[in-house]
Amino acid sequence: MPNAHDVLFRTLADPTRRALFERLCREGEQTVGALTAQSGVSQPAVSKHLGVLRLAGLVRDRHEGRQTHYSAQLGALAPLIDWTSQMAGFWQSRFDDLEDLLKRMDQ
Amino acid sequence: MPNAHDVLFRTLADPTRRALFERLCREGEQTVGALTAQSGVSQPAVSKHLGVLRLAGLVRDRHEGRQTHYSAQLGALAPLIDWTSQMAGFWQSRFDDLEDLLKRMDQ
DNA sequence: GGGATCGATAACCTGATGGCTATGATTGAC
DNA sequence: GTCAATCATAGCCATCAGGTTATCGATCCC
Repeated sequence: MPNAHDVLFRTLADPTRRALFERLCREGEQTVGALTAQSGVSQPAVSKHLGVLRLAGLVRDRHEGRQTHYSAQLGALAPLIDWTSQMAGFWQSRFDDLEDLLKRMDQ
Repeated sequence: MPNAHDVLFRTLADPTRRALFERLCREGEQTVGALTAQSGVSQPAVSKHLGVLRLAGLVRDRHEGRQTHYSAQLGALAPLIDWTSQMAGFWQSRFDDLEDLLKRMDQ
């Protein structure tokens, strides 16, 4: 059972897919057609990528007639930010431990 | 030509590999043997993962006799942090644009 | 209704990747 | 020198992921 970090990292690991997400972040809501036009891959490929992004919670879709509009859900990046600061935190606390050790050695 | 973001995301996308990195962040420098013991995969698999992490700049290796000690290089996470805040920035500026628009409509 | 457009799904193919076992290269112990 | 230990590399295999074309469902236009 993959956790939230797994899903996020794996989803963002593909360049094409990440480019789609970046574009939605930069330019806001876009239709599948608009996204396809600039993606360099076929429309079904884009649809599949958007599906993966949606499952990861990174985008929302909104249906309007024949068109589907996708938009980025920035909040979904939270676990990624958490993970990063957690890693930094571990690092820091190990550094603190070292500092403590050195202090005690100093006495 | 994959950029820094590509390499980082793809490297951290694999759960086994990310677990190795997390462990090095938490517990500091470790030998390949120690890492293998807790990884659930074979020693060659661990070595391969460590090689990938090293190519991504996420770990350093230090040779000491027969043993190889690996340690996390937290600085390598910088592009990931940059990317995340860039996405947040795009989001924010689009929000600002919207605010501007609403303000101008208000006049 | 009939045809065109838009997007999702199906079916398939291929390359990349992560795992394994086997072995090689170095170093340490005796 | 010999054997054991540690890690890296080689070679192989199975799975998966991303791409394609073909097609379907739904909507719009006439």
